[in-house]
Amino acid sequence: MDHGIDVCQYRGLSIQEVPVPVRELPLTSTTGACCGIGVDGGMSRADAERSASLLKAVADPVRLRLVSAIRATEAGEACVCDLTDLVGLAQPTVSHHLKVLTDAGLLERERRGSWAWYRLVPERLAEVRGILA
Amino acid sequence: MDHGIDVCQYRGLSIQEVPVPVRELPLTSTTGACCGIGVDGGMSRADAERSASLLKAVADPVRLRLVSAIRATEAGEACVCDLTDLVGLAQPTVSHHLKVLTDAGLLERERRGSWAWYRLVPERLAEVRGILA
DNA sequence: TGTACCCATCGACGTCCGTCGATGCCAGAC
DNA sequence: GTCTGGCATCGACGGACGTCGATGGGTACA
Repeated sequence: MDHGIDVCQYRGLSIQEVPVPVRELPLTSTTGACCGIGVDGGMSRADAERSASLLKAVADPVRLRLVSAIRATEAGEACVCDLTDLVGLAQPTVSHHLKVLTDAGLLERERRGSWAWYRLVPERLAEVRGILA
Repeated sequence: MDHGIDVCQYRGLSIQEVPVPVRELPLTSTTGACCGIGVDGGMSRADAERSASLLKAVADPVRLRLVSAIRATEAGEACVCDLTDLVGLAQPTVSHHLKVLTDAGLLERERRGSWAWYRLVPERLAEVRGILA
């Protein structure tokens, strides 16, 4: 785990300002230097975890079809029986996928009579798209 | 597996044109009809499989950080030793994630001397973003 | 009240995935 | 040649995930 963490102390420092490290630096730079040039981190670990969990909710063929089918509806919503027939899977499986999407904030659920209607949240979908922007 | 596939034969047909199915249709429509209204499919199964495999490549916190770190670089590229130190994981693990991203077409790999430099492919990233558009 | 139906939850199973140490390949330096 | 170092691949392990049948809650209708 702790192998190489303290080899490159380059956060915010140029390669010349790096003090002598604990272990050897790969200073055998023949065709230009390597370690510690320009990599300043980018996304934080917490942001990456949150964004990945959001993307995981969409990164499934069944859930992509569910979202696409709901969006293709004229009313902008669909009930479980519709979607179950569409994807050709068992009803508990479809309910599971719809729950994943709902927990991620991508779908809204409304109980109307005996049926449960699902409607997608465009702002949340745009937020997912913004992760890759 | 084959339960409910032939219950709602509504692809391209309105609910009135649906012939008498093999089993019972849920025709007890009290508060408005349900099954077969407005759901015409949306994304095909093959498209969903392909799009999901693309999204799966990005739906991982480590891979998100790798992409973000490479993009934050001034030169637009980074070698494995940089990224290994950044994410704090073992080198084989980082190599594995980079291979996943490269196989998905999101990264390009160039061998220069002893090091392997990775550069991201913006068009492919835009393609991923277009899935949710 | 009883029946029929839609849907969510539970428990279990098989598979996929992330992670690592060990190993091997390749390029430079001596 | 030998040695060193960066990187990819392999094999194995543990956990997460997709799928299903069984079950139960809730609503509508007779």
